[in-house]
Amino acid sequence: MPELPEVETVRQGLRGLILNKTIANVEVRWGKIINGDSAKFTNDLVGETFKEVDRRGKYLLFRLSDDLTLVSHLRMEGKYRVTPQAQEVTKHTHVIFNFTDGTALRYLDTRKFGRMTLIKTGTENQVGGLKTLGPEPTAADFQVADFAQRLRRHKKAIKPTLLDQNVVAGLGNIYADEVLWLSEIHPLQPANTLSPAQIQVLHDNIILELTKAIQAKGTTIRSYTDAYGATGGFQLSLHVYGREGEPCERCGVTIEKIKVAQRGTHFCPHCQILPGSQVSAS
DNA sequence: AGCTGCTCCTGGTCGC
DNA sequence: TGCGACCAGGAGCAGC
Repeated sequence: MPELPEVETVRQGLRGLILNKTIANVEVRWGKIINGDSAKFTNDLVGETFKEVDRRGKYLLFRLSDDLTLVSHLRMEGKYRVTPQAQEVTKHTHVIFNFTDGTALRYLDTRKFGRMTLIKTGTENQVGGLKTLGPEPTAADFQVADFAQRLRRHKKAIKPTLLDQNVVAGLGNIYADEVLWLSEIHPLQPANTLSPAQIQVLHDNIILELTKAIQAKGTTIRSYTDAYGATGGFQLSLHVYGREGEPCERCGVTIEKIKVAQRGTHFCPHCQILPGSQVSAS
């Protein structure tokens, strides 16, 4: 479910709900969510206090006392909720952090794809996924020259290349389609054939689009809500995702949906032209 | 090294 | 109404 703007919104909400709360005990109801031994996971967390919630790409980094960090990835449908401990535990609740004040942080995940790992703070770069994660999509971290160099290594289509978190962190299926439409680049164009001008435009649109989506508190298509259960607002700003059959806002031609690398992909067949595919007028 | 296909899960929707 | 096929915002892994 969540891409970078949604994870960032969850992070901001959680800060207000759990900082300075101390864990009394932890209940793991679906062991596969935890990387490693879940008995050790629960034991190590007893008595720990949440000091900060950071984020890197789509990963949440819960900073605890005693130099521990809980790395959490929500994957498709993961959600956090803070509730009274007495509140009924719902069907898809898989991990419960009970606090000493009578409240609890609960992790919900319909499809059970999310993962958590408890590590020593400072060893984040040894965790799979974080090890090779690309730059944050911000002007400070995301350099166009570096982006160009990474794109040159990939002959495959630009769409799945943007979904590769090692190229740039944070894009998922929705924002990948959106930034390609904004940049007027066809999703099937091989990544290593983008012109310098295309790379520059794409780079700038990635930063701008994710910034705007964070300001709108993310995009809610199916099930995403933040830590307070609130939906995002950015779905109102989507130009192609989920709009197959509707006219392109720029040119009026009907938006199409195709499969690219097994993922649903939305684009405008008039604005987003594959180089070399133009039908000659002979 | 890079790419494709498969896998982890549940639930909603669509066609018959 | 029931049933099967297919779809869904992600990413790790095997195998080529």
